[in-house]
Amino acid sequence: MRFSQFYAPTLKEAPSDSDLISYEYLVRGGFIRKVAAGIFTYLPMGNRVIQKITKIVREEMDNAGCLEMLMPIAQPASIWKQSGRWEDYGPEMMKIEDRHHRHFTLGPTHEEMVTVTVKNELVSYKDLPKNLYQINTKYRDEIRPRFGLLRAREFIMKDAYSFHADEQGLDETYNIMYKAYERILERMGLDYMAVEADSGAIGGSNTHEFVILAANGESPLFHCPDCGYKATDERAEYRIAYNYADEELKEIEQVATPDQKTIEDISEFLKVEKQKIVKSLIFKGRDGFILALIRGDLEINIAKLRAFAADQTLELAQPADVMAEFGTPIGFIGPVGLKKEGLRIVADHSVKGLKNFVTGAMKTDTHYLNTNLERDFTVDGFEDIKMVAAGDPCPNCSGKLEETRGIEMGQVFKLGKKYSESLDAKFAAENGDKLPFYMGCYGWGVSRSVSGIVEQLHDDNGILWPMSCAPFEAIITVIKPTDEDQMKHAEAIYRLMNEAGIEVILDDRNSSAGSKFKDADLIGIPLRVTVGKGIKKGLVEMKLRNESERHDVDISEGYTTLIEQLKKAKEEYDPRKRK
RNA sequence: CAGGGCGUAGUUCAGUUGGUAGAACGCAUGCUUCGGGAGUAUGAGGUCGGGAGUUCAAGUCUCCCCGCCCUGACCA
Repeated sequence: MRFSQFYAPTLKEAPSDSDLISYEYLVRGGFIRKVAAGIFTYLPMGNRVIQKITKIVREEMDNAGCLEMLMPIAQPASIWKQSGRWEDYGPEMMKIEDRHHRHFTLGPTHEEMVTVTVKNELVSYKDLPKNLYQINTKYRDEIRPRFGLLRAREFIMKDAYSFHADEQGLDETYNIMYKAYERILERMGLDYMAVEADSGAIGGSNTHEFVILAANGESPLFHCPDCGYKATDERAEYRIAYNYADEELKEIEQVATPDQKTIEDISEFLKVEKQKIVKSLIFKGRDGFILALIRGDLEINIAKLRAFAADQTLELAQPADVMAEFGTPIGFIGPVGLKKEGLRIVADHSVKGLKNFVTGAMKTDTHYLNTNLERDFTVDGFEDIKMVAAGDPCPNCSGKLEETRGIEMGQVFKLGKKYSESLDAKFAAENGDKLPFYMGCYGWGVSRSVSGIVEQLHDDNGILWPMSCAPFEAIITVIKPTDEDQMKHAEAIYRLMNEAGIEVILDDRNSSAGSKFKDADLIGIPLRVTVGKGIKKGLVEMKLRNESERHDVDISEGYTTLIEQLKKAKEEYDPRKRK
């Protein structure tokens, strides 16, 4: 490929809507252009990266025994209603209506579709297991798309779905896929962690996220440096051990707390430490309201609460809702004397054993002092609904959890029978019984990977693609393309590199040397050969993107040495190592 | 969805109390250049997001709409 014939419009300045370094470099490097919020065009350079990533993912899936297929993006609403997710997924689904007023969704995921597909045709235990995948465009109407390709509304994803006769079969495939994901990340040459995660609206029990480490990552992660425990913030657990001093129960007492709504306010106003306040939050779900109680200095983890309530629609109730339903403004809600049909009260473990604490009094501008469990109110149960924080004790050993950040690239789930049961997808077992499949599903963010890689591998001048994902492995920069001698050598080197299996772009543009160097760095091409005035002395220059030094290679006796050096550099290149 | 901000040349932005639409970069052409985003001259490029209103006069003031960006369980 000749650069003069390629289409890679690079920009000197950052786009005004840039909110993340990877987005800035991808736009400036001519990889992508934004069309609308969370919707992008991949220009030729970006598409080449997508193809590289796709190739890696496809090869690893094929090696893992997955069969590639292609399902429609437009899916009938009926199958989503049948699984119950038309509501659960709700506003995040892009919905369309055809001319006959039939409803469709632009698929945010394909569990329903794949299950319906195999339902009547994968019918015997002899056909199992099967693992089917596709690489396709997905739609999720995010509340707020941002961070370029990291949180897009239209994106490319690899999704695989496995079907099994029993749990053991599922476990085996889960492990195979887990290893395949590790290989994908190794081939991409990225630093990553596989962490325990929350399964969210996809459903299911066991799940791991594959997260690459990046300072600007969206997902907080917790890990234990002592035993290696790793989990996402939503999933992370900790060793629950609250030891409260035994105090005498004091008389409950109402106090006026005008306009003191937050824990912060109350703590200062009443001169009570936050640990002696119990925070009461009302959540609204499909089965009504839940009052969640937690110690004032701690945070509630809504994912844990949702998992406990088995209700993914659970949200913090709107202040107006709380006022209408409970007659008390938020800020003064509390468990004492709170009675309501269908209301469940769940307390975090941090509340158990706490004595003489402050709560809202279910009355505007009023709180209770010296509230006590059992004596003043009861709860329906104690659960772990706390958001883990750095420094919390590790659940598995005596270490302390540390926080780091990352970007989720893929996730593997054990779905179990959730979809096969709700969609009535069954196979005939050996004894003739009709049983629902055990299922697994395995997602990989292909377009997100593009951004993720850049987020981990960049410097002040631009991107440093790993060799396996680079749009071109090498660039030949011709300083003065109008110089016949320079062009002659450059073209000879170009031919030999192609023959040696190195994907190379020949920068024959008639622009200044500086601008060609800047573009090569911004685009992030791993290897560079510069053909310039040194050619008069039989010298060309070689430079790696991850090294600041460049060195001359003598070609007066032929190109063999140069090509050998390039082949070696291609094998050994690692953009994580900078010199 | 709520709150806030911004929409002016391909890009990044300026535009004063309302009075002929600007710069830099980019683009085109010529010359000089050519090793880290060259110099010079000339030139093309705008429904000032859209609509309505106020006014002799609107990029500028008012209202409505659209789009984009930021923040948002805020701790009850």
